[in-house]
Amino acid sequence: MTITEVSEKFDVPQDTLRYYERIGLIPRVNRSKSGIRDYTKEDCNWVGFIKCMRSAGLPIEVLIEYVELFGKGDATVEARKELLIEQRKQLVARMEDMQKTLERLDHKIAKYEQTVVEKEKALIGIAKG
Amino acid sequence: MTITEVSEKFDVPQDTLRYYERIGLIPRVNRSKSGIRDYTKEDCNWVGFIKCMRSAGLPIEVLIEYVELFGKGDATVEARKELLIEQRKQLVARMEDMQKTLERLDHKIAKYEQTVVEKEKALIGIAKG
DNA sequence: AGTTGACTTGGAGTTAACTCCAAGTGCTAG
DNA sequence: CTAGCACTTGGAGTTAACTCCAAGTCAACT
Repeated sequence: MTITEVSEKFDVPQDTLRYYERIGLIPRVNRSKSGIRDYTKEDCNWVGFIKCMRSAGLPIEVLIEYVELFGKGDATVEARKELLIEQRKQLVARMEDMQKTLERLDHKIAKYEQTVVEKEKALIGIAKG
Repeated sequence: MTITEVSEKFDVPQDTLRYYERIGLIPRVNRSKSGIRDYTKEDCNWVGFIKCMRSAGLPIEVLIEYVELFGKGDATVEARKELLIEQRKQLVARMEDMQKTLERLDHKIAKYEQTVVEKEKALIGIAKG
């Protein structure tokens, strides 16, 4: 699979795919004789995984570390697991934070509804009066 | 209330409080004769509100617009409500995204647990053998 | 009166995460 | 065989959101 295809499939700009590879956010992709990237199924899985993790705000730095550990083989299974558990913890914390904000937002919106209703009542009052 | 007190109360650096005021993310705070900021209760509410919204990822730009609308008085109540509703929508979308990532993360962690268990079994096998 | 220390301002610097660009290479169609 | 185009690389530029800094003011001690 070419970079163009992968870019389209995952809706990630080519420059970003190259950037991710450059900084080690995905393992190095094999090149054809002429030096062109040829993404395997597994490479695509990495792209999908990273895109998903990034979209939830996991820092690039941490994901690079994960890829590095992965590259070191079976000896790092435990470390990788711990890394993911830590990130999971932080993700849940962020979600809880957002839940609080959501409630506050809902509360404020409800107050605005109220204000709007009162304004309408006032208008009806004027219309009637 | 001085900037130092507000900074401590909300755990927001003084520089950030000044920055927020400078860019209009919170309404202008009154100064004492000697030019020192004197935060009212209402100013504090703004700081708390903005801190909460920022922590959930609402963009500064949008919040500045909200503060601007607020400054224009009652005529903007409807616009403010709409703005909050739109941001609420986007917040929910982000949370759903994070939920998906969480599930993926859980799935991956579960697979690592499995791997670890298998490794342990293998070790026991060696110990027994 | 002088020194200290918190405060002011505007502007410069930093960090994360892209995003764009220039120079170079090589396959392919005319 | 050469023009065009997709690809390569390393490096520079951009954006958002801070974060720090320098120069100056002012009140309060000593």
